[in-house]
Amino acid sequence: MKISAKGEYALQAVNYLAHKHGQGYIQLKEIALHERIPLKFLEQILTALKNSGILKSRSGPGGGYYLSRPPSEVTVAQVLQSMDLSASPVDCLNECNEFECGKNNERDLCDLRWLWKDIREETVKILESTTFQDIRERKARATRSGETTGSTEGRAEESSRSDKKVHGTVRPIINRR
Amino acid sequence: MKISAKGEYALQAVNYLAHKHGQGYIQLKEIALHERIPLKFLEQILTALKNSGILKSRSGPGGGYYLSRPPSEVTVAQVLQSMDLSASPVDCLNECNEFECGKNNERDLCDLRWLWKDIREETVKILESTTFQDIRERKARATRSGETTGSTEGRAEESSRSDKKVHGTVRPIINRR
DNA sequence: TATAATCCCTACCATACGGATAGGGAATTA
DNA sequence: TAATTCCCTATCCGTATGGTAGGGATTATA
Repeated sequence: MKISAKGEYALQAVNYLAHKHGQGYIQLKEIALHERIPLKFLEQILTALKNSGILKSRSGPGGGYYLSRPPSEVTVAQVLQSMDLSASPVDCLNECNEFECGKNNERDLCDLRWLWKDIREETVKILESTTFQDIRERKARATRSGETTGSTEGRAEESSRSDKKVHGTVRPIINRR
Repeated sequence: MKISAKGEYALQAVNYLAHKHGQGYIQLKEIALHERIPLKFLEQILTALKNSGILKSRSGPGGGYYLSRPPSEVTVAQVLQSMDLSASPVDCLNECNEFECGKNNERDLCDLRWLWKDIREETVKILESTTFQDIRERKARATRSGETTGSTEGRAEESSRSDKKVHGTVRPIINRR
């Protein structure tokens, strides 16, 4: 019951762009470095986000990407949908497979169907109602109150150095596995 | 964001056993056939369920499995937990990985942490509050009102023949993929 | 118009993991 | 002793996911 790397990367990227909203074109490279996402992989992701209208882009020197709408109008759900990620825990809930599912009435499979439906409903509700503005605000609130984000407090804050090139040498981009 | 076959199978099996609760030992074979789950795969699953105390079993002729508690005391969450399936959409929420996560404060990863937490919370709430008794009741209610289960009504009911051997010949067990 | 800097496209590679199989061992009954 | 069941552990296998590679468009700028 995990979200894919692709999904997470997409959200990170959009989140980054949300922070930089209004500051013109942001380059692929910058995002990849800051968020530590493999460059070429991120490239594909941004293309998808662009095709679905969440981002806009321009080639050439000084080119890059930017959020096509203000952060308050971009939801987490929209981003995940652009990546073709379904929030449904089970295939037969995705409309196109509903008929298939019908064949399984004899088994106890469908006994559980409403359960998955409930779960999906709740999940979608959260994903759709969360904008990147919300994420930003929530972060601000958390940092102000000295937390780590989320509810795990008291973590040793051993590093606040940024990723942006510490003269020349750049931290290598680390893979997920 | 899918539940695994293992998880689904486990739930089907337990659901089946819930229906047969109080009827003594039910054989692996019977469950596998009725639910169309690959026999040897199911065997592993039942072993896990047994080790976690949800099922009890006995070898030998007339042996089999049975639910060790009444259906009203077995939750969906318990079954999934026995299979080591986490309801968390993201690794860093599983306590053992929390520290790892702490290292990522610089990235925007953790900005999203509370979101995953909320989703997990909601999911868990549903999973924990649903017992196999509930599932049974809900099914009864659904069939009584002529539905297919879930909310997809009007599906052509082209087959009500059972899986239990129609003289000798047994339907082949179909794989998931 | 040349050149460099970016994004764009499409094909490909690698492998971890989930799903499934196989087979012999240990209980239990008769 | 033999049949029937569950128990254990090792292994296979396909594929979806994560990641690479590289040439082609586009745009800026000099």
